[in-house]
Amino acid sequence: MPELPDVEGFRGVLADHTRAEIRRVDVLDAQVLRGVSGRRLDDALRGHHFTAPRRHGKFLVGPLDGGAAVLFHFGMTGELRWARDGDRHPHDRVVFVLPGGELRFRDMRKLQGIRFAADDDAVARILGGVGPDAMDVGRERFAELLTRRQVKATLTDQSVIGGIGNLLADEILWRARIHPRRKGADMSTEDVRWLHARMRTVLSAAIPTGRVPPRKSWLTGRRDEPAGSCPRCGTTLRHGRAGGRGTVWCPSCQPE
DNA sequence: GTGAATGTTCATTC
DNA sequence: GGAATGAACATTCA
Repeated sequence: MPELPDVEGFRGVLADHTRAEIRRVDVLDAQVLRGVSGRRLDDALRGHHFTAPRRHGKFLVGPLDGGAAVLFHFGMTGELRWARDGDRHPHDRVVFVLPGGELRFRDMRKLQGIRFAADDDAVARILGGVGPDAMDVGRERFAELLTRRQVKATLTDQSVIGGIGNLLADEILWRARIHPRRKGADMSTEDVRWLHARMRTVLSAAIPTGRVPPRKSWLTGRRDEPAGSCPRCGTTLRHGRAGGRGTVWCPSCQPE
């Protein structure tokens, strides 16, 4: 699931539970821990509390009082949820136990996971591999980032721009009427400006919903239908590959 | 059984 | 060197 809007939603979950003292960390599956042991994580967090969380690309940074931080990456199937009570789910991998309930990091496929940073430098090292956040990229910078590569490959490359995943990229390109395999270098200044503006439109609309909304008026609402039609012109959507990922586009609105 | 799934990384090939 | 492709990671579902 998680792309920028989803992670923004998880940020909200974490933000609701800052200041509460962490009683302990239950590591149910250490496979999701990256570069830190369960013991060390528990030692570092016990008795501390989260402070205002932030997001960079698809990373959620949960700073702790004292300067350390927990970094969450949700891969394709991760999520963070709050539970006051009730049974844990088999895919709950790490649980932060607070006084009134638990923050549960659930992740079926375990493709990414949780990292620990002892200080701001360590956070910066981890985030150093991620390009500017999609919501922070200005128009000029955006134009510089589009190279001769296929535009979808660029949009979804986290080292170039942080936060855009497969669904968002298709949604943005559809909204901008640009074919996913167009080369950045072949696009006019006007095209690039338009694409940048559509990116912001889609992100701004998706963030409050905490996901890429599967509305019928969006491409995302139709992409799973076997022969879905374009919400704009009714043409049957095309399914193919671009940037190494399954891709959906409208052959009429987004000519090659 | 097969292929694909909203992610990332590494190796390989052009 | 840049860009594209395929496999790998782990698990579920159509």
